[in-house]
Amino acid sequence: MKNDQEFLRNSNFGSGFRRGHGHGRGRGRHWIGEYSLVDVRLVEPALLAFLQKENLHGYGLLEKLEAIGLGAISPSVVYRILRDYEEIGLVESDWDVEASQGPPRRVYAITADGNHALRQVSNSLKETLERIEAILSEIEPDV
Amino acid sequence: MKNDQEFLRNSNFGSGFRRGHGHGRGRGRHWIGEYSLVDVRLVEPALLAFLQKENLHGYGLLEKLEAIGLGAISPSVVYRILRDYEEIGLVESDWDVEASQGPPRRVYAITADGNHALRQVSNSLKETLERIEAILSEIEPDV
DNA sequence: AAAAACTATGTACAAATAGCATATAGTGTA
DNA sequence: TACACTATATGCTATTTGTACATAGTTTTT
Repeated sequence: MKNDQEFLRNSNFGSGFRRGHGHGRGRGRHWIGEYSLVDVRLVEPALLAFLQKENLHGYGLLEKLEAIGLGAISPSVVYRILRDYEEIGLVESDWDVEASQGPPRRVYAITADGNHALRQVSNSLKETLERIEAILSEIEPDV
Repeated sequence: MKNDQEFLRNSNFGSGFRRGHGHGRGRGRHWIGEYSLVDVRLVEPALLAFLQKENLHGYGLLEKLEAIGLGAISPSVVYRILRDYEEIGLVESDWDVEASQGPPRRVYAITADGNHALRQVSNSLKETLERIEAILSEIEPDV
């Protein structure tokens, strides 16, 4: 439906959507167009999940996020989460000795605490999955 | 695994989890225990979905949220969203004439714009569903 | 060889989110 | 009378997070 695209541009939704007053940058509402307002909250679980499989640097994780449709998330958000996670002990990092195609990169590895957290988050996500299904089942196809 | 419960209380996760510095109220991190950090973002889609089916007042919507596992969300959040949605034209409200078991209640109805938004959000949620499934599939069962 | 493009990480700032406390108030019940 | 439940709403403020910007090494193009 191209009409929905038209609606997107003209309505309060899309990237320009702001709740009530407020204007400018910040978080705003990003339901549609860029990415869902839900999706930002998937970054943290995703990072832990990726790191459980293999050690990776921020840039690599950014690419993996893109692969699952989270490419619109700002790199700064990802780097910040990684540093915060290191501070609270969910991940550890070391500078990569083998030179990359660029400046040195910080390679992250998940810790025991991180794995524990991931297990919790995994259960949490499964519940979220059910909740989303419940919401979708409420919605009648077209009006 | 009761050990996970123990972990919950002692670790940085659970309701007391704060990223880096910071302390006190605000949004914080509520991954585990209370509800997932993702779930707060499901309130807006859920409200629109509920209102597509029937006109309801805030308190009734709060009960419907609880029914799908979103009972831990603050009523203030819901009332604020409803007023904001009215301001931007996604819903309309009227005071209920038939007295309830309490003070008068404001009954909300979805508008044409609201229905349009719901359709967009519905598609968005379907993508989110796939993303969560992608994340969960990355996670290996236990370490 | 200079410029552009890509790889790679990080900080400062400002705007929006959302939990908590609180205020208000009508109805039903012990 | 007091308490519990129904019902709506606002102020405070800590936290989140997008944008802009800063920095810098490597590879490719002009």
